[in-house]
Order: sequence, then structure tokens, then C-alpha cells
Amino acid sequence: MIGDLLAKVVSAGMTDLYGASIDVASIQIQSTKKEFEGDLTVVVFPLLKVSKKGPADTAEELGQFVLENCAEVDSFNVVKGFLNLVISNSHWLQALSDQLKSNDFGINREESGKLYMVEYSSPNTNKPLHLGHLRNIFLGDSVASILRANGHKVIRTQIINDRGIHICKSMLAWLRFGQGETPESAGIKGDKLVGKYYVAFDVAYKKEVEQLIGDGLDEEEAKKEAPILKEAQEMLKKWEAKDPEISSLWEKMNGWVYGGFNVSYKTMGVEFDKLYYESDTYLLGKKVVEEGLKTGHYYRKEDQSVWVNLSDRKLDDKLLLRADGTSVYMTQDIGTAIQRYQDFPGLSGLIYTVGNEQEHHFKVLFAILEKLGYDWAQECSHLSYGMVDLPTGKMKSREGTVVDADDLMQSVVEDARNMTQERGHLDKLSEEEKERLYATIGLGGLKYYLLRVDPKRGMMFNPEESIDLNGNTGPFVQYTFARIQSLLGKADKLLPIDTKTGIAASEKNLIIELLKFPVVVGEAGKQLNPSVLVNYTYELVKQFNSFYQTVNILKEPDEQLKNVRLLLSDCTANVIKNAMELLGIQVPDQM
RNA sequence: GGCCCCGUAGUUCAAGGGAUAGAAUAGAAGUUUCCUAAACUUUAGAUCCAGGUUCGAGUCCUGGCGGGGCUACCA
Repeated sequence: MIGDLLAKVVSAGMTDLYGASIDVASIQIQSTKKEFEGDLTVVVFPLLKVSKKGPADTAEELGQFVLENCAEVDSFNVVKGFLNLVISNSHWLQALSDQLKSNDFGINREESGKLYMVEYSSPNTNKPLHLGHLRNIFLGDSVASILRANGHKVIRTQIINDRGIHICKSMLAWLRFGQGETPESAGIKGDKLVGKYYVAFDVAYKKEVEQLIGDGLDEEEAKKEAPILKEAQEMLKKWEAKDPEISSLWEKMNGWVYGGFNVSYKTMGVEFDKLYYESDTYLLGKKVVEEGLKTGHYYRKEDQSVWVNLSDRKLDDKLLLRADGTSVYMTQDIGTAIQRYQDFPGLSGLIYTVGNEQEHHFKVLFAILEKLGYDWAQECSHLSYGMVDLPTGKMKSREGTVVDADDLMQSVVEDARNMTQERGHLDKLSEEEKERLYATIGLGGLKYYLLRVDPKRGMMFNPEESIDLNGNTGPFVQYTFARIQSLLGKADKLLPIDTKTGIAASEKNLIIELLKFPVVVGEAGKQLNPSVLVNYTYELVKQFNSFYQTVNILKEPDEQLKNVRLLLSDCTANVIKNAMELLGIQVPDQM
């Protein structure tokens, strides 16, 4: 990279001019702001301590040195404390020509030797997926792809929370009110059906609580004593005791849920390599807790509940087994983590994509694992992301404001259909291809929207407006790709680049932007942050559109220049495609 | 109460301690005998407040004010 080369030359210049040795890595080189002349800029302020001269003089002397000692530099200028360098066109053209050799420019195919497990989605089996899951799933899926593009091996996984009091609630409600209803008989997805009974439980439960309060109990007591809740708790105990009737009901209803989830995942275009079920791993968790009791890592209270003391980590004591012996979320999380490292001993890291409301939970989990002596606990990390809020505030199932994932996906595809039919560039497509295109655009827009924001931050989602198709959006990027495909379809075969071709700033700037792509992929991987890729892609696309709009490509009379422009277009399309792929977004050849 | 995160144009988002804080959208004004106008061009508009560190602060520190999260024998 030219930046590394320049840093070396600047470092040498500092030695030559001022007798100082400066660490190459500490030299700040950035792209020149567009209002100034130049391609790359050296920030000289940090060098003043060593040069013992003013910023203008230092920059001037350094600029002269760089000009003389670096063939790639054509000229320089100094503005305030900034040394702006103009790099030769032939260097940029050479770079363009080199990078074109590879279709997967920016994607690192060299094996790093590292294997990461990325967990995402991880739904409960008592209710359907919603908007919050979509942010989670798109984020985890994209991060997995980004890690792979950085040369790592990746296992996509989830933990399915298929046991616990919540699923017992759905089961109980179905037994009581369901009259044998099935997804087939009801004509709805299995996850939706089970979710319906989860809600039915809640309704019945509330009624009972009110009744009890009417009978004179205080609220807290009533919430504990409601018969339907006690029955659900009883059911959980029976389940843990492997009661055959409960087990088969549980299997049946979970089967419905998985059927429903799989339909949703298929629409999203995400897959998993390995699934973990809480019903399998919680036993291992329990076993570990029992052992921890013996070794003195944990202690038992008088009421028989089991706790871990974490005061040495400045954390509160954490419950691991309830007084009735049943396990909690933390118990199974311990088991699952251990199971994963047993299954994949070569793991270099375990990444949990889970909302930031659980930051404390993971702090505790990692502390417990570390305390148990698992060194790999230090490699576990919580990829925490902010909640998705609605204009009306938080999504609340109680208030019925939860945005259902299936409904949302359907509605964005519907929007895409309407928008696309309005424009009408679809003459040659079959009905099937059209449907695929609507899905590509609608889901692409949705993914882009949810990945655009830095994961760490909360974000706002306005379902009324649904997904905008103008501006900084997925379809905007897709449109640019489609337009380039159309352009290339009309062009002759591309020729090798003549590095002496006279190019203008618009071509040069585009090359510079394209060359940033591998760096951006690396950065996105380091930060586990797809939004840096989104922002980059948007920047690139805007620049290309401006370029496309102002120059003629096919009609350019100078064959060499025309060839460069076509190659640039091809290259831009390729970067768009690769970047979007890392975001889980497809690009259409026409739209 | 304690711990953590966040306050940037009307709105939704950017900005590795570096130049005059960028976009998008909504607003105003333009561009099609021409490669897809889902595009492009122009225009107006913002760092919560008060201190401090620094050659330089949206960014780091302290104190306010405002918002969110966690602090469950829920998940």
C-alpha cells in the first residue's frame, strides 16, 4: 500500500532532516480532504517536537524530502500543519490494474489458522421472531461473514432456549384451551401458533391474579399463588423428571416452532452450521454446578438453592440452582460454553451476539467460567448491540407493539414490488425472476437499514415509513450495481490497462476509494462491526454515481480512457458485490 | 441508591485527538434529444450546559442537566 510506503519515507526523512528516529506506525497519514489539492496527507503536528521547527517549515522540508525520495509522489503543498501529497496517476493506474486480477479483491483467502464460533439469533421457543431478532440475526450473520473474509474459519451457531418455564406456559395453555389445534388445522406457522398460546397463558394468569387480589391477597402474593402459574411450575418439574406425556407434548410443540423458524430463516437467507439446545446442555451445566459445590467453588443456602460467590470480581452472588433444584439461564449457559469447547477444541474465540441488556449476565458468565479454571473464558466475548426502538418507544409485547419479523419482511418485499413495478425496467424477466428481485430489494433494504447503525448504539425503526428506498439505503447501492451491469453488457471486452492513460481527478479518486476496501474489511473484522462496511460502501457508491453522471463511458472517443472507465466500473461493481455479500445482501443484475 | 451506556441539523445516522463537524431525509431551486432519473447538481440548517487537559476536543477528564439499560429463585 502506498500509505505504508509513504510512512517509511517520512520516517526516513525525519531521520535525515532532524536526526530523529520515528516509529513508522506512529506517522499519521490520511486521505486528503476534498477541498484541498492532493491525494494523501501527512499530519505534521506530532512531528514538531522532534523537528523543533514550526509546522509550516517542517512540512515544507519534509515535503521536499518526500518529493525527492519517493517516485510515486508528483508534487506537494502545505496548508497549515498539513502536508498534502499528490501521487502520480500512473501509480494509481498500476494499482487499479493489479487489483483487477482478483475477483475477490478485499477478501482474504489466506488461512489465519483461527476458528471462531459466532452465536446469534438464539430465540426462545415460546414466541415468534421479531424486529429485535432481525437486528441480532443480521448482525451475527454479517460478523461471521466478515470474520471469514479476514481469513478465519467460522462456525455459525445458536443456542435454542427450548426448555424452562416459558415453554411450559405455552404447553399448559394449549392443553387447556387448544382443543387439539395444530399449525395445519389453524393454517398458521408453528411458531405463531405456540406464541398464541403463550399469550393465552398470560391472559388467563392475569385473570387469576386479579381474582386473587379481589379475594384479599396483596399483589405480590397473588402473582405467586395463581393456580395456573403453579401448574406451569409443576409441569417444569415433571419435564425435568422426563415425564413421558409432558416430553412428547414438548417435542410436538417445539417441532412446530422449529418448522416456523426455519421458514423465517430461509426468507432471511441465513443458515447455521451447528445448533445447541438448552435441553441438552442444561444437564451438563447442572453437573458442573454439582462438581463446583464439591470443590468449594459454590455454596448451598439453607433453602437448598445453590450460589456462586463473585465478590473477588466485585460482582454480586449469582444463583445457579433454584431451591427446588431446577436450573436457571446461567446454569445452561455454563454447560453450553463448556460443551462448545469440548466439541471444538481448536476454538480461538466464542462470540455471543446478544442485546446490551445482558451485558451484566455475560460479565458474570465469563467470570464464573474463569473461576472454574477454563482459560478459554478470556476468549469469550459478548457482541453487545443496542435495542431497536419504535417512534412510540420500546417494543412491548404486553402492549402489542412488537413488530413481527415475518410480517415486516413480507411488507418490505411488498413495498419493493410496488416501487419496482412503478419504475418498470423488468421487461425481460420471468415472473419467477421478478419475485426474486422483489425479495432481493426488499430484504436488502431491510438488512442494510439494520446494519447501517453502529451495533453498540441503540437505533430507531419507523415501521410506518417502512424502508426508504432513496438515499443511504440498500436499494440505492443495488441500483448502482445493476446500472454497472447494464453498462458492461453493452461494452466490448476489457483490455489491460495502459498506465500512461491520462486520467482526471474523478477517475483517480474512485481508484483511491476502491483501494480502501481491504482495509475496511479488516477494520470491520477487528471491530466486529458491519456498519463500517455499510458506510464505506455508501461512500463508494455515491462517488461512483457522481462519476457516472459526469463523464461519458461508452461514448468516450479515447479508447484507452474508455477502457479505464469501464474497468473502474467493473471494479466498483465487484467491490459493491463483495461488500454487500459480507452484509448478507444480494445484488441484482437489473432493477 | 449503586454500576454501565448514550446526548451532533426538524428527523434518522457519520466523524481512528487533527483542516471550514459529514451524509441522508424533510424544505427550496435546477438537470433527460445522452451509458437505467431508484440518479445527479445547487441551497439552507447541528456538537445538552459549565469548567479542565492539549499546538489542536464532538471525541479525553471533572461536575451538572436530560434519556436508556442492569442491579430477579425471568429469559
